[in-house]
Amino acid sequence: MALDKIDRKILALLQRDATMPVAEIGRKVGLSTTPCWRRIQKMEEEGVIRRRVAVLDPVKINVGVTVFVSVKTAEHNESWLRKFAATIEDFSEVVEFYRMSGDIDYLMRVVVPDIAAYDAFYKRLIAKIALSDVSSSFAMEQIKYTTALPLDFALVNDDDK
Amino acid sequence: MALDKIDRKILALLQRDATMPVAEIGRKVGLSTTPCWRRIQKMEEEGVIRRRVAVLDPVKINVGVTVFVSVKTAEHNESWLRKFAATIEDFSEVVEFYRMSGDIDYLMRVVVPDIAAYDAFYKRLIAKIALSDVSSSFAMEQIKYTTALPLDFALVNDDDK
DNA sequence: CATGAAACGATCTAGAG
DNA sequence: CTCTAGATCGTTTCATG
Repeated sequence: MALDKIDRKILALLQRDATMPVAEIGRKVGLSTTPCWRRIQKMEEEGVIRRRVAVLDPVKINVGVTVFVSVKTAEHNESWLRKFAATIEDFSEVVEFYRMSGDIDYLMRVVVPDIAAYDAFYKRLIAKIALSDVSSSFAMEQIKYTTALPLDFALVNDDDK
Repeated sequence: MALDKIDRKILALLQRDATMPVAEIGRKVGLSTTPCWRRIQKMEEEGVIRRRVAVLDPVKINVGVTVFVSVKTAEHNESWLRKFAATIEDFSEVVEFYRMSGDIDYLMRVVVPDIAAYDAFYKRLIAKIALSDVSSSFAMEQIKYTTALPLDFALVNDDDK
């Protein structure tokens, strides 16, 4: 699970473009095809690389509006959370869902075409599960969105400079 | 830019797994290789498919902690926003950044290894740009995270059932 | 004009040294 | 790690309806 400098370079490239041929990746990180391919293979087995996916344009598929939904609840037991999580899993509009510390209990990011669609989503949600306090904040603009995680913190085992 | 039922099926598959061979996608949507390949090609040209990327495991690359940072500001002009956006662009820890409506002006999602690293990020941020009111909320658990957007709202041009 | 079969070339994957 | 070779897949061409 410890990654060296070359592994991080490979990951950086694959986070930007997963279609890049192994030979080209190898060339960019100073490796020939086979060892580069072996490293990628290993990182996939270890689960460092989870999957390769297509990223779509939200506006072009008509989900240009992002809403952040804060939820407070009276229930705080494990079984209720599992039910809540299972419910949210079925809502494809919810793309992110976090259990929070502080004054709000849960935060979710919801993507919809417009306000009306958000209202419809909201009604379907509260019909499925009882939520004591729900607050919605609309995003006016998505200034930055990336699937690429920072690699600066990844643990290094060996002593490369 | 209008997508039919087959296009949406293709996109659904590619959002889950971008390594799936065109022939197999075609088989699943009831098309042979060439027309399926043409559809994918077209959606890439139109920008519906933005890119294909590798999705990494946050915990395995040591950024398991998510922090939502709310920002209020006194400045509300366009040039200040551009400077702010450019600053954020350089912070790889900030993976999402939104201009909001309501009582908070901006919201960002930040990924870091731990609280200490967040503090270091915070200090670097406020050293770069003056922010009047910053509030941080820590996520205890990421219950759901997906890069797959809902396709139910995509506009349909033709009259397939 | 869209489809599909087939052929080509690039890439992946695996083995041996 | 390099070299090699076979399997697989992306991409183009062409015939068909």
